[in-house]
Amino acid sequence: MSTIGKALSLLDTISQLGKDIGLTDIARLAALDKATARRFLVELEKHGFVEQDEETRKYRLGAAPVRLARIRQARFPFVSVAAPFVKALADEVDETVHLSEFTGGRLSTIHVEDSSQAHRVIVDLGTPLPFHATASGLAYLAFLPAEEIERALKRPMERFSAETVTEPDAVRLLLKETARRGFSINQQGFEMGVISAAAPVLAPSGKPVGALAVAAPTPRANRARMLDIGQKTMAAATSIAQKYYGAKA
Amino acid sequence: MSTIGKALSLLDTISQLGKDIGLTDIARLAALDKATARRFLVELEKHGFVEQDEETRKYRLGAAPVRLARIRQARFPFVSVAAPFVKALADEVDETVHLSEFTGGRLSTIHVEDSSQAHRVIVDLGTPLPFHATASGLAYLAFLPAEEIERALKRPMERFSAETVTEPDAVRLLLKETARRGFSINQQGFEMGVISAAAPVLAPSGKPVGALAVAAPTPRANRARMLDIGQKTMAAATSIAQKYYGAKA
DNA sequence: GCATTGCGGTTCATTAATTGAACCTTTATT
DNA sequence: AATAAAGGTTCAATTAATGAACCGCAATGC
Repeated sequence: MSTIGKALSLLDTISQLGKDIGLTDIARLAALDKATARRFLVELEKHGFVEQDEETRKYRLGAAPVRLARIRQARFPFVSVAAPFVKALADEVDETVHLSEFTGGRLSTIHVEDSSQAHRVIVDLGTPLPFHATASGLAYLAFLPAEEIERALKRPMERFSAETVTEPDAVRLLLKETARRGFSINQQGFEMGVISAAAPVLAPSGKPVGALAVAAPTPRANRARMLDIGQKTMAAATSIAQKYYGAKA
Repeated sequence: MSTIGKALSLLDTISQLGKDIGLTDIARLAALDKATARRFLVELEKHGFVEQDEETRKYRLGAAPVRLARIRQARFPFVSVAAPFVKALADEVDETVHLSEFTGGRLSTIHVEDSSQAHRVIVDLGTPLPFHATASGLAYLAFLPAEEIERALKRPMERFSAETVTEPDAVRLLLKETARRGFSINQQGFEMGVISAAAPVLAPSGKPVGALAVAAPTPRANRARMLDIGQKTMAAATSIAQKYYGAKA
């Protein structure tokens, strides 16, 4: 891998941590030599992507991404565009709705609207969504070109719950079903007690850029209701894409 | 410069553009060979920091910073913490108020509250604020250690308007005055017709992390009013720092 | 309709930066 | 005071970055 790739992976590793981290630890986590990690950190710090706590000498994510994100969002306010649709869907189905975006090889949660119900599913911003074990991931995967799906299925599939589907063939079946009806359903594959339906947000090219998902507690998630929610999620995802990329009319 | 530094500078160059840019142009702008620029762009794209328009083949800032920014802000919601104070100050003085943060060697605008007046100063998010030519820059510089001030003054000072102060000694004088009273005043040094007052936002260590500034059109900016505004700006900046770093009481 | 220009993208011998084991320094711990 | 562990640095060996020249394609102009 190139130096740049390694440095960005290092940055990524840091971003996934919830707290500051020392040089030795980060070098081990990123599988880099300590000296190399240090040089990378210094460079990243120069540009504000990383900052070092003056007192503890530990490193953490810096402020530069904030500046860049604002510039990006000023031109492509995906979350802002999508937020009203997410809210509307959350109100309509009265369950937690979350929106994810494909970024840096992963699907990450970028917006959440909670249901008003007392017993609701909690989704954290920034949560990476594994492709094989979440409704969002399946919805995203299902609309990729066949060769990219196969590439994704070649990677090891982590088990997250007793119900996680980890057999490539079983996942292929789910993807086929998802592609056919336009939305996915995942039954407790990521977290026990949660059933989700998700639809991809597609760019005009037909390539998915993210996914919109509804997560419901199992007691409220019978088959008929999830199919209905799936339809509504699909409609909302289409609306987001149209608004974001400009109406295709 | 290291490869990482060059790549991040390239990213920075892209971020400063308001629109997509082609390979040849970006290579020229970043002073890189075309092949080198391409490799950098490919790496940056792999990690989502840059994206290429499929149709025009041009490059633009990607979505990865958005993900990182959210993580950063979840832990250090500087803008969120500061926003209410910025708003309050804007209401109090009825002029445009903007907040900047020191990032990647520059002071960048990260939040703006417009005045309600019809004739008001417009400040764009992301605008880099030159240290010698803006009230924010002077406020920031004035509270740095002497050796860092001298280092900053050694760099060439661009002229932005007929009134820009570009003499190191003249700037030193302004800095001394700023340090003494706690806030800076800049008279049309960045843009004709605009007078600003700014105060630094100081970390508990005493090191400035950014600046809070009020920008008023010259007709409304007499000396007494700017001194009054400066006092209020300083108070607001102090409040932000206290709220952000935890009350020192 | 043919030549020209300009752009995105690629190649590969040359060149320069990255690498990491070992070492030094500082700080916390016993 | 000794020890351990972490941050940080050095420098010869290594490996990756570099860029002039090139290809192919599309738009432009004669």
